Amino acid sequence: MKNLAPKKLYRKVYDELKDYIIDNHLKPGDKLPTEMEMTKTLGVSRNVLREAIKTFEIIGVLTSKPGVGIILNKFDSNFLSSCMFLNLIEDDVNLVEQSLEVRKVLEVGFARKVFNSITDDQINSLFEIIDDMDKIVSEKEYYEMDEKFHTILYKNVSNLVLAAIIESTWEVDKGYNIDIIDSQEIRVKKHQMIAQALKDHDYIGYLDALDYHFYYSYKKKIEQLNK
Amino acid sequence: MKNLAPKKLYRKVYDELKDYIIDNHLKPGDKLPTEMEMTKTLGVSRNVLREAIKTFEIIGVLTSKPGVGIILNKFDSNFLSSCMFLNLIEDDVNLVEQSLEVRKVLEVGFARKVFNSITDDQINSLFEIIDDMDKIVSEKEYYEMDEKFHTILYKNVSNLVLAAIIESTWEVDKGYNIDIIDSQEIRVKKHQMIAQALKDHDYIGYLDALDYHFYYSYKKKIEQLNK
DNA sequence: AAATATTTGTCCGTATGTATC
DNA sequence: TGATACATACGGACAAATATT
Repeated sequence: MKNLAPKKLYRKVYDELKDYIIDNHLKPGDKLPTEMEMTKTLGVSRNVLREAIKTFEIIGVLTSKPGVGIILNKFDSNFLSSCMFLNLIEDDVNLVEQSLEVRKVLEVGFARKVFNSITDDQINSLFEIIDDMDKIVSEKEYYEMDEKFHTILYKNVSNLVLAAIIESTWEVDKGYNIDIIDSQEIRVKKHQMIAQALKDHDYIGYLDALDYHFYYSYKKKIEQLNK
Repeated sequence: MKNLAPKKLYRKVYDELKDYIIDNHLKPGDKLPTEMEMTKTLGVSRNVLREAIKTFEIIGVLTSKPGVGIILNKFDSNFLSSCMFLNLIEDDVNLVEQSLEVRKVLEVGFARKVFNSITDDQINSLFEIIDDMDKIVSEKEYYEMDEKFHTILYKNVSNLVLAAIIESTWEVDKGYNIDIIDSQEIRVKKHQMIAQALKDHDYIGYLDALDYHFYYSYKKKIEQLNK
């Protein structure tokens, strides 16, 4: 199954710039190479390069000044929104912590709606996903399952804004393999608790399951990163 | 007080494209004019125009295909994230509703932290802002005050992700002048209730004030839009 | 303080590839 | 099969802003 629509050049250059910023651990205020240099190293025309650079600039990640160069912006909440939505988050313990905190508040805050709106069919689907989770080999697969699982949970809540935000915080977590610290058994068990509580129409149990789902990996991840 | 740094052309074109999409109420699947047409109507070179278009394309708002044209993407949660932080939200009752719902869950979810972390000095600042709110003439001023007010509230929570999200949902609200439906007196009163509850160290009162702050304008706005 | 080099900003022209009729 | 419409990509040129000497 290959990609039938090959990426456009400016799209590729955009990704390469992104990787450059992340891999070189650029800090706010740091300069990127000049346009001329980058056209050489990337082997593209100046036009295409600029289409990618201007994207970052308009979004608020970079600033370019004639006679000076291209600079990574300072880190404010506007910068952060851009980074979050663009999956451009730096390796920052605090951000992972904060992102998880937000996700937890949202998931707990919407728990009642999830609990009330989910159907029996959907609960069955949850169990099917859990069965598949047992046979997983790669991390990538796990994330796909996990995403499916949560998508079903929030489907009937019908809040696109919530979906968008959860997805964004998700990406932050993914970047740090938050759940990897859990063993395969624990991961499956966590999701089983959630699904079972919903099946039993046990709201308190659902809240507990949510709490368990978060708190555990959260605590351990922070400890691990602080080492 | 004039703008000392005149906007770059591609930045202006980007804004004009944004306005075009909003003002013409483009729906997913709708086509924009061709590059050539737009260079004429906007009076800019093809390069500059493309730098703006490619921003929208890379972010996931537009798709351009040779031989076809430039098309507004379909509306999914990825599209929404981009729209949210680009302030490119359509005039959609559901979105305003959903955005407010998320903001309320977040503000209530973080209420305990706000309550515990705010200092006496900050509470005094809140009252100063409320005093200024009384003398307001324009909506723009009100939004600035309101933003200041909430920034102080959440300052000590020190969660940049939360700040970024609240700011994004804020923009959605702003686009629809959510609070305009409240009279000047009610707006001031709402903020007074919040500040007073904090001053009195009355947590339940704070929750009530939050609830009042949201529920009222929320209800009325929805009614108004449904007409 | 002035001249020069550096770097981005903006424009133009041209050739190519792709979809539509 | 062509003809047309459209975006993709390249290269060159000069202007404007800033830094350097």
